[in-house]
Amino acid sequence: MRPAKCKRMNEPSTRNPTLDDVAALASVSTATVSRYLNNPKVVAAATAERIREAIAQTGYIPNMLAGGLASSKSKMVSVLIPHLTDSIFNDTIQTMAEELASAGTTVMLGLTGVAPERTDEMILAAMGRRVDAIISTAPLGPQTRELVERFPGLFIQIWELPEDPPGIAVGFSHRDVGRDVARFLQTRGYRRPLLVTAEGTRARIRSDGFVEEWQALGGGDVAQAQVDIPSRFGHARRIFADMRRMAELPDVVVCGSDYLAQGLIVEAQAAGLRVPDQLAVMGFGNSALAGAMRPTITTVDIDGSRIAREAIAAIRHHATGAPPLARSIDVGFRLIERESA
Amino acid sequence: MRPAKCKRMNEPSTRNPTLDDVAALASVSTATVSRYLNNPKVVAAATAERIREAIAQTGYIPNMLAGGLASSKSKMVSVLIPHLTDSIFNDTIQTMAEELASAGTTVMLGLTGVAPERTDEMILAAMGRRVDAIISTAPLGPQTRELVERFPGLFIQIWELPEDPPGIAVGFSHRDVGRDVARFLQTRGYRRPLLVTAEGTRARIRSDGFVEEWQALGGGDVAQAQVDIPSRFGHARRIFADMRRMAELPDVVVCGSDYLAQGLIVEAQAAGLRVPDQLAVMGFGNSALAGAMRPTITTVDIDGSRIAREAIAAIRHHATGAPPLARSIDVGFRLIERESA
DNA sequence: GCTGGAATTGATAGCGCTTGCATTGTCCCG
DNA sequence: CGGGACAATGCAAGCGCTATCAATTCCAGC
Repeated sequence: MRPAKCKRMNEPSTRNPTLDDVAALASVSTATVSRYLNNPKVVAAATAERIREAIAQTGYIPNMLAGGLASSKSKMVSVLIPHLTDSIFNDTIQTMAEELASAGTTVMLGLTGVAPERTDEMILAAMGRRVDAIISTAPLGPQTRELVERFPGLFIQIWELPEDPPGIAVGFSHRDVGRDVARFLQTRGYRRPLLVTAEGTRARIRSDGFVEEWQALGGGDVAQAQVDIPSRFGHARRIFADMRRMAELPDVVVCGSDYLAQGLIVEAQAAGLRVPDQLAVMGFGNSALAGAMRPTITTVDIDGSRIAREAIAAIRHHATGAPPLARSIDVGFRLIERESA
Repeated sequence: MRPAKCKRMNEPSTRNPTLDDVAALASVSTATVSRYLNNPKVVAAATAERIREAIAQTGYIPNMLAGGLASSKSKMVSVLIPHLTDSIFNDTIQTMAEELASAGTTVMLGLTGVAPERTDEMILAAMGRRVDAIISTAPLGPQTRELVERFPGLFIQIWELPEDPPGIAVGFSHRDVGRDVARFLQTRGYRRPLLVTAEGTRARIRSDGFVEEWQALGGGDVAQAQVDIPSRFGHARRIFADMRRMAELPDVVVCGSDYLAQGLIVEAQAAGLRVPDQLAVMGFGNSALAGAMRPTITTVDIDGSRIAREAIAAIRHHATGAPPLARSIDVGFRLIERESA
């Protein structure tokens, strides 16, 4: 449907003002207005003033679809995460959205859910919108990977460090997290750990790292339990119930998220167990609640904001046309000793 | 920067395939391919098949910027919320993103934070991208409102029902929530409530409704405390500490969110108080943790998913060109009696 | 006063798609 | 067997902006 033409008389109230309207009002060419908008300092001060007035007078709002089409830069980035509730990625997204917004870029949210086929769809949607970058927490299957190779923007994998990432990666070593936790708990004198793992690749890798190190240090068998993704508060009830049916109660439960850890503490306390004396609990992610819980939760701090900032820096760098400075940016992690373990 | 031209020979590998490439390969006009893409049933079956093959062969990905420019429908909706962490809106956004994605529409995320001037920026950005709808949880100031009047798409205010919304509203009456909670707690025999309110308009309205009804029913004074926005788990520590310094301890604490309620329960228990016997706690939002906490949290259920679905239905309806069916859609709320109060 | 280079600006050809209108082909019915 | 209705497609004019290239203006330096 073409908007009404009104060639005969100028009735600008009908449709949105365009660059041409502004240009006409300021008696300059559209090119100059465009330049003013994108790079104000190249137009003369007096001209800039006239343009500014014309914009205010017309109430002009640039059409970024048109701009994007012409420049093939959309000023959008697509952020792909599995879900939103109780998500460990929230800090990252929050920072991402805020920092990008202040640079005039917006975030396209893609929820990949648990189904990997959704990831492909979302990537396609993002590519169709010609986003400048795709930032994804999802590990890529071979088919998705092929898709990504054709993506002209920057692909950034976050919250993990695959050894051969498509595009670049900003994250940390999950295996090392697992190892460090194992060492820490063994030093603290725990002997019968229970690993509660969500069925995702990353959590799996942490668990593997844990078991590897635990046994290398002479620890015995490591009990394991599974929870659905995402690992959340509500899962604790079942885990705890199952645990009580075990032949020998674990002395420490290693959780895949602080939410789950919190849940276990609540369950343990409700059952009359003292934490950490009778049951220690360890979390992951250092979300705000970990420091506020009673007892405070021993956990692993991941600087989600920093991940976002590094990703953004990479996008900016990429925009200059330069090749990436690094294929892989390790933001590390920090074990935070608190009361719960 | 114009992409390399390669007029001389056809080297399609250089640039993204376009509609023309597909059309050429399928020996039809671009118009037909476009029609196939947007409304498959208007093209003949045989033609459709050829086009399908051509698309597969070229690996064509439609440029939605171009499409949006031409049709002035971007297939994007902007969702404006204050923040992501511990957010009561997460269910709404989650549902929104999922349902919209399956209809080929994507969500532009806008975090308005606590600063209302950010809201204007985000709305401007959304309008610049010609989104089909703007869905906002933020109450609008007069200036923003003026902006919104000029928005050609559908503006939807969610999680509240102002009497004269710009566009349409999907939500419920916060005042009624306050009233119902007051009545409920008085019936349960509580006498000394403490209202913990986050400093936002909506929470304020709930509190006012509470006080109004509480006193109408012959209840006495209502103690109040303030927390920063967003009302979250970590705030509980301070609130509880302040509370203990009160001349007379409240017998029930009414919280602005389940997260805060959970925090208070944890604090109370850590201090040796039994919940709800010595201190009752009430939440708001019925997030997943409310049912999983020990004790389970009495709260007010808001169907966030339904809010999302109603909003989407309104968008679909709006897309047909028909005027809105209703300016205001009340999704109601439900008081959920559980153990904590 | 002249000249070369820098600073501004204008003209214009697209970017890749949608869509109103025109055209062609098909089929059914009188 | 002609003609109208309908289905399927093609043509081409934009959508509103950016960016290249050329034209113009402005000055400092000689």
